[in-house]
Amino acid sequence: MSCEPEIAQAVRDLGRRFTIQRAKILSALRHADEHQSAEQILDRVRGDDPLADISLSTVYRTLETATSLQLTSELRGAAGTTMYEWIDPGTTHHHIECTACGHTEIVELTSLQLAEAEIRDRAGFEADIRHLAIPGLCRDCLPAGAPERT
Amino acid sequence: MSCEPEIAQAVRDLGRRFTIQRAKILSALRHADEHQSAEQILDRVRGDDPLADISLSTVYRTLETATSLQLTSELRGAAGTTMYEWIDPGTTHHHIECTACGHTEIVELTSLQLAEAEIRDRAGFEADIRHLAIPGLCRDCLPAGAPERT
DNA sequence: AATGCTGCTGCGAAGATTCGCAACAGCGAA
DNA sequence: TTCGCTGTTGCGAATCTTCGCAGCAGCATT
Repeated sequence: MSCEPEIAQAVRDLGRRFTIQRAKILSALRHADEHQSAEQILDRVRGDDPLADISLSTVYRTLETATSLQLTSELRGAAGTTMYEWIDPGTTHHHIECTACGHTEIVELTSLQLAEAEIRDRAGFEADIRHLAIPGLCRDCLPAGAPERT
Repeated sequence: MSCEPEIAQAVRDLGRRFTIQRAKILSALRHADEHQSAEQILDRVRGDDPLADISLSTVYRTLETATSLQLTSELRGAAGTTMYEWIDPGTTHHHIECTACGHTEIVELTSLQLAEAEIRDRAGFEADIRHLAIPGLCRDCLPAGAPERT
């Protein structure tokens, strides 16, 4: 729970109320070293403080809110489970996920900077491509004989 | 049902069995003029042929398969519903979705070509960014006073 | 410190999606 | 054309995620 103040600040800065539930949920996710599902986060919260009884709905809602505030990002895992991760401001990495086998890798793509600018120009959106999930086919799943279908 | 042969071909070419269910499901999606949810597709199938009784599970499984074969693409709608669309080979367009309000727009981004190459080089993945969904904040949802947090 | 407006939370229910299993049906081989 | 192997389908159950509502609790104001 060491970073509550920072989280509190971030949440409040963005015009939302800071609650104990949000503190615990976001703190748990922040200290996790990999993507977490809503359920896993709930387990972590309970592990830290067994008295804390937070509802799973609240976990989902908090993560939804935090994602819209760009404090966290969600990615849909291969199984039908949404995974969440804390975003360290200033960091960038991209997830490539094989649509065939579900294997994922993390890389940092510099060329996406351009896309961000292009989106701003064309649509007026402030795209958040710092943690984008990109579908594709991994080496192993590429159809052997038919490398393209354009 | 006019394009069954083509769909049959595509499915078989990719090493899967061609079934009546797949024909109807993919055909329904192909002829829809916008994104469809699994349920909407099922309705369409039943509309075309009330005798067809296809299970919703099959719709989901067919779309999962078709997506892994890059015949279709899925995008997670603002509500908790996954939407599917038919991919016309050779076409490209990108969805930008506001993580705050759910508003989406379609644009074609040329700069993503570079990303595709970069991904190939760095990870050996054959990324499919022809119909990528990109999260971001739309004009209306951009925090007024704090345009960046890098 | 007390008050009021609203955003949040918990709970249970509803909706969406995935899974497990037995029966069925493509499609290649005989 | 028949046979057999195995990928597919339907169905129901299990999971995951979202929703609606009434009560609670931030936080700005007094």
